[in-house]
Amino acid sequence: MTEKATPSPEAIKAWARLMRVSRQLVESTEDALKKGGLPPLAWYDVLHELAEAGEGGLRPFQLIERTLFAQYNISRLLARLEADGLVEKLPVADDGRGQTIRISTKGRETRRRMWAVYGRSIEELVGAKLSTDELNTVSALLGRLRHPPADD
Amino acid sequence: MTEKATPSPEAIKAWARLMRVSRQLVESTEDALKKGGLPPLAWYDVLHELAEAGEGGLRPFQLIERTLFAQYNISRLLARLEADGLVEKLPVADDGRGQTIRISTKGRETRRRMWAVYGRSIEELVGAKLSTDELNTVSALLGRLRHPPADD
DNA sequence: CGATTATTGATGCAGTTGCATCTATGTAGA
DNA sequence: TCTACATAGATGCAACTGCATCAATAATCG
Repeated sequence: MTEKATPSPEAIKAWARLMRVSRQLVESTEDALKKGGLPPLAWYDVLHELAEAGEGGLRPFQLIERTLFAQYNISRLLARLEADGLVEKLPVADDGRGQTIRISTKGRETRRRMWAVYGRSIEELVGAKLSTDELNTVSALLGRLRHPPADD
Repeated sequence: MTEKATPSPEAIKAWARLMRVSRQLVESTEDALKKGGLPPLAWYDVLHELAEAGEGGLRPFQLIERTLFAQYNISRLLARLEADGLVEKLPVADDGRGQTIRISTKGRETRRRMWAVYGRSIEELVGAKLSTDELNTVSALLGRLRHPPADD
C-alpha cells in the first residue's frame, strides 16, 4: 500500500558514490589508454572475451550476452576491429545468417599492450586503495546489486 | 624497483563488478526515464545542482566542478536546457565573459518529475538490495576510491 | 511443402560526444 | 598604457550512440 517515494539517504549516498567513482575510474583509464596511443576500453572488453574464447571464437550474439553492449554497438565495434585487423569474421557452417569472430595475432598483441595500461590503472586506482578484505567486501556487496545477483 | 605488472585477482574482480553494476544501473534508470517520457540522467545532475544553488544560480564553470562533465558538454547541455525552458542564462555583472545559470520553475517541475522515477530506481536497484549498514559500508569503501578520497 | 514467425546481423538517420580551436573578456607585467 | 597571457564559454568537424528498420536465413506449424 505504502509507496516508497524516496530512497533512504544511505541508498542515495551509495548510489551517488557508485556513479561518481565509476565515471572517474573509466575516465582515468580512458585517458591513460589514449596517452599510450591505445584503443578505448570497449575494445578491450571485446578482445578479452574473444581471447578467452580461443580459436573457436564467438558469435556476435554471444558477445552481446557476455558484455553489456547493444546489438548495433557490437556490430559496429566488430567492423572497426576487423578494419584494424584485430579480429577475423568467419562464416558459420550450420547457420548462414551468422559469423564467428576470432581474435587475430595482432588482436592478441593489442590486447596485451592494452592490459599493460589497463591493469596498471586497476592497480593504482583500486588495488592500492583497499585491502584484500575490503576488495572482497566491495565485490560481494556489488555482486548483490548485479542483475542477476552474484553470491560469490 | 618492482613494477607491479598485474593487479591482484581481488582488485580485478572489484573493478569488474563496479564497471558492470554501474553500467547496469545507469541503463536501467535511463530506460525508466525514457519510458516516462523524461530527459536523460545528465539533465537531472545539472538540474539538481542548480536547484540546490537556489536563486543565485551557478556559473557554468561551477557546474563543471560539481559534476563530471567536460566543458563543451556543459556548454551544449545548458543550451539544450535553455531551449527547453528549464534554465535561464543571465549575464554576470562583474565578468563580461560569464553567465549565471538559474533553474526555472519549469526546470524545478521537470526535476521533480524526474526524481519520482530516478528515486524509485535508486530504491529498487540499491536501497532494497542492501541493509543500511551495508549501504554505509559500500559508501565508505567507494569513498576511498574517489578522487579526492572522501572519509565520511 | 508453404506460409508465418523468430533470429542474426547490418545500416540510415538524427542526436551526442570528444577534440581542437576560436572569440571575448579579464589579469598581470614591462 | 600596451602587450602577453589566462580564463569563460561556444563551436566546426569527425566519430560514436541510440533508435528504428531492413535483409537474409532459420525454425515452426498447419
